[in-house]
Amino acid sequence: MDQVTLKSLAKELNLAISTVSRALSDSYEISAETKEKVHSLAKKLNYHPNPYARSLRKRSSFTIAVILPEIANNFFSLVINGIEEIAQANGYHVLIYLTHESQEKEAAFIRHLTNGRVDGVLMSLSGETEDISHLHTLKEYNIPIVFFDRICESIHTVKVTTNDYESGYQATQHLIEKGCTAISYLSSSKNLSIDQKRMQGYLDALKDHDIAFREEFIVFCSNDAELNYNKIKSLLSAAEAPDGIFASVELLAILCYEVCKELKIGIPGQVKIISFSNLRTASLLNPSLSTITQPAFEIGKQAAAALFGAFRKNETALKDEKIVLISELIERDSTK
Amino acid sequence: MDQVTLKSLAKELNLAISTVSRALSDSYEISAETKEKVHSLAKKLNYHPNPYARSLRKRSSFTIAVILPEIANNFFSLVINGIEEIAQANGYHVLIYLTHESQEKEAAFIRHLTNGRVDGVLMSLSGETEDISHLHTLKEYNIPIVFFDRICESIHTVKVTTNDYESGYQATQHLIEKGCTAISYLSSSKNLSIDQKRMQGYLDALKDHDIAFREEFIVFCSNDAELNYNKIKSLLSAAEAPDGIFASVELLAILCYEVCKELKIGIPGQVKIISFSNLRTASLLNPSLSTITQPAFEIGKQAAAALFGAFRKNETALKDEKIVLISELIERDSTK
DNA sequence: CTGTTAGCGCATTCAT
DNA sequence: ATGAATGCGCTAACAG
Repeated sequence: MDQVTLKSLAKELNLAISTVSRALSDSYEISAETKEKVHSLAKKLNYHPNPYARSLRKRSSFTIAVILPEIANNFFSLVINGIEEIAQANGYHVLIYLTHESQEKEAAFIRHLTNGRVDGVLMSLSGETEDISHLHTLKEYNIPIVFFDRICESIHTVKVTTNDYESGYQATQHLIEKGCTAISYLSSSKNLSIDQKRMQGYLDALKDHDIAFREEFIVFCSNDAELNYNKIKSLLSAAEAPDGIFASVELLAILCYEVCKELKIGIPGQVKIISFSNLRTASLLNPSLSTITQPAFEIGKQAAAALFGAFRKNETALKDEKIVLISELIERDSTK
Repeated sequence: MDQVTLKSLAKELNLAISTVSRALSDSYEISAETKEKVHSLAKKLNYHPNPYARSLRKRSSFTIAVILPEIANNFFSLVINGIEEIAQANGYHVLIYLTHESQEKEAAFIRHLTNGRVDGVLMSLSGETEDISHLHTLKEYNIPIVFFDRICESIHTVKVTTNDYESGYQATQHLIEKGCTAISYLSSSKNLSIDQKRMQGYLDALKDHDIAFREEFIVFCSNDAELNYNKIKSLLSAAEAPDGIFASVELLAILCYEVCKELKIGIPGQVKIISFSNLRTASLLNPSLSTITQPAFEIGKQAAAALFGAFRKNETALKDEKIVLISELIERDSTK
């Protein structure tokens, strides 16, 4: 089928292209009669303006990019869900880019997006990212960015997070209340500020409850699953093994279960585990796992809303603001 | 920062725009020396061609759309993961659209995408979809479409599915082998061919094992969670309740767990459940749930590969082909 | 109220 | 091997 364009509509109606264009955008300077004729023909021929011509002309793409480490993870899926909902409501399109925790990919995406493909970026940092120079280039090109969850503290813009310090404190306290006295923290990435905050909450909770901190109980994990597995294994098979584990991400909790199974360590009993996790499938979960659950859907919506707010106000640089949502501790201790 | 364009590069180098354009696309008719000069300046100024101008001119967007019912679900997340990987490797961009099972939204997306925004579409049908006229319009506009999982049988194109009939048969047989004699099937949507196949497998397994089929044991669920909950509740609280349940989607299995909890029916024991599910977090799962797990990542990759294959061959209509991948039955029966 | 013209950034045809 | 000119489809400034 031949593309129906303004030109073809204009020809059919014996009008100028600009008249048709204005009629379709409901300009006040076009007669009701002409508008009606144009609209009805456009509808009849199923006219849809070419988005690329429009974007080229308007210097605005009505598209946003979401850059995130991974998607096979309920937290990020729910975030996307929230983003997509707000984008749809605003008539925007959503491009997805996955970094798989690679700083290199993250930088490549960002650099690529300076070409005008998107009007704004929503992003959660890769765990590998240490050098953030690529993030500054976005500013140079006047492309607003909003961070969510794995935020970049040093960039001045809107950041949507949760109360990670408090959650870390609560999670640790939860284990203490359950009788744990040797509590380990599994860090997902040294670089991420959210991880540092969770860990600080852990440390302070230990201190406030007069539990001695042991350095070997903090395990710094990375993107290498096998390495993580081995680290956790040596943690749990040590002479002085922990009786409680606080995992900063779900994936590490899963590894714990697997290691425990291999070492024939019981859960619950010898080891209690609490983890950040956003599996909505609470009832499908292993009943021994307590979780800190983040309001992921809401995070996505708020992050997107911040971006669209900036678009409406024609702001290219967002103000430096932190939006902090509250996570929920869900206890699923089967021993009670 | 000012946008760097072919024009600005040309000016700086005292060359014509067309020369710069050709140099950058490595045309044979440009001298090595000029190419070198152009490339180095382009790199220095971080030149990226404007994608919209390029798309307008080339009549091709280097973008694909993924339309699916939802994303907060491990199956679809993994599929997207696979799609994104292949798209990235081919230099394509991925737009995401969520229908939330609404036929109306699905049709609106499709109709919108006839404007040239994307070069192709990857899609999994909404459960509500009965009228498929909107799918035909894509053909009229020469936009190739590939279906995955929830495929549309009557459209001639590539469809990537799993062996749903066999899986349904195996799942039912699994319950029979575990001693169940009154087995219920929870259908997620009457309209979806994959659901019909899973059900047919269920029916044939019952027949082959001489188990009488009871109409009230087939529960047709929909997108209304509360309604589903009530249907499952009345199923399980009936005088003749099933002792085994085969859920066609994970969400319905979750509902079963919740209903069982409310009715104080034990799992495993009084009721055994098996469900299609793609939670990779096997070890976090309730140890009583056996699952049929689909190769979701692979499905995404194959679907995307089919589309890019068509692009390379400049085919607008894909051949009518069915790619069938194999699901895996994972037994997690804690009673053993 | 409507038409004419220009130009967004790029690729491409035609000329040299 | 390079330059000039055209047009993709659209919006917007200017003209009447």
